[in-house]
Amino acid sequence: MLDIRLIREQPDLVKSRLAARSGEAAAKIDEVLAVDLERRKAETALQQCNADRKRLSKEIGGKRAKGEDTAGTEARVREIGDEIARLTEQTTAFDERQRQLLLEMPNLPHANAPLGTDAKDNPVIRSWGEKPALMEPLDHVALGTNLKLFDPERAAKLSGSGFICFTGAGARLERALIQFMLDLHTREHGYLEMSPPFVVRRECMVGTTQLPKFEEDMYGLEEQQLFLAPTAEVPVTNFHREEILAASELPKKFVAYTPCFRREAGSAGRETRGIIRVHQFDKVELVKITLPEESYAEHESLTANAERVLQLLGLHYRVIELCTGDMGFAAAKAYDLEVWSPGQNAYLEVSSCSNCEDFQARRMNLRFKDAEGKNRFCHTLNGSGLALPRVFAALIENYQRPDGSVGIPEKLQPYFGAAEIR
RNA sequence: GGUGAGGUGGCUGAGUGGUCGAAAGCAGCGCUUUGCUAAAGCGCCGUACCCCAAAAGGGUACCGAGGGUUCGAAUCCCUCCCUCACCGCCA
Repeated sequence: MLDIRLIREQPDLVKSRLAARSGEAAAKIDEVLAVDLERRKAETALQQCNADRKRLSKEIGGKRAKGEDTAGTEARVREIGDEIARLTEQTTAFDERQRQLLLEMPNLPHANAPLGTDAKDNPVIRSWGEKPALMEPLDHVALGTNLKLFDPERAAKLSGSGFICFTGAGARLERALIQFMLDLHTREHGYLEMSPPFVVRRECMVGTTQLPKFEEDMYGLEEQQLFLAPTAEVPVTNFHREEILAASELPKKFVAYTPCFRREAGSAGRETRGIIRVHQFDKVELVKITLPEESYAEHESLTANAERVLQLLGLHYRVIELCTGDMGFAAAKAYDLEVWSPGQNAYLEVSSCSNCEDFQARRMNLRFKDAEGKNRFCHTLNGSGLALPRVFAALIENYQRPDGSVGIPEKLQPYFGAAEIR
């Protein structure tokens, strides 16, 4: 959520930064300002009435103690009460309208974020490794089918299209990857492992910005008023919601494995081959809660931590920086990690590392006490470390052999328990 | 799922209709005393928002959340959430 004071004091700055993202949000700023003005007017009037009522009610108490008549004052307070009811309704309505507008307004891109309208404008920051030399590589669907690593048809029988069921060595590879990533981030990168609930309350989804704007992409449990988390970012970032942390305990670094549930409404037909886009997938997620001054340095290291997974697996990848038009709703700055897929002859996004600055923290009321004892909003960051099915797909495609078998990267072998799949 | 007891400031804990944003204690900060430490004494010590160009200052709200009763609610009533205890069921 954007700071209403910033909008009020520097509307042109806010508008121009939002415009770099999309015209739609920038156009709403004038409405926010108008509502804010009305809201404050109503609030000031309401407070004046409350002050009057408070004062007169005390007077009544004093007069009664002395046995004096209070009928006139009581009538007057009753009138004020009616006015208070009217003004309260008004204030609440403006409040809600303002909140609604602000909740649907995306974060301001960082001033240095590359300008652009969509993915084609995302600059490549660096790349690692090289494309493997493969003669007519099979894609992961063919490999997976041949080696019986997963079974989309039967998964559809269970849950519908867009679901996947890993089988045999495939299920084992999935598990090995999860454990490998968790061990790496906890033992070498200093993250605290979490195993959070997979279903969360609505407030959490609002806190990390999945709601209210993206409700059609979420799975909900209507009756219970709960949502299936679309990423561990939701339960883990919200872990400290409504808290005031000590500056000395920051940064907090969390890593969590969870399944992720996404309806992917509107993405039918795009990038949906095999296990590239499914309604339920596994992911190891990195989350940081930091001091504002340190969030950009922490963003770099978080990205490096995610990259390390691909390096240890020996998979060629590149890092791109998201341009203003392609960045996620909550992010001020974001890098994507894209792994090379020989089967699709394309790069696949396996991680998006975002610095949300105080955008989520405002919604969650997540603060820390600074050296002067003042409460300030924390910065929050998150990034996949990594998303499993696409790493799985890239791995078997990159390590396929002419005889149809698949090698296992050396670092993964202790987790997988074998050097190859055949 | 059932029954019972609770939810008050950083913590403990008083407060059952009016001068209560809230006693007291602890913790914290400042000062005094003291050879140092300890101890003692005194003072300060919640958050959010609004008014004000800003500062100074003033105001409103907040005692789990939301409604209601009342001139006036931490206090009375209703609904919900959460915690604890016991019973039942269960991986």
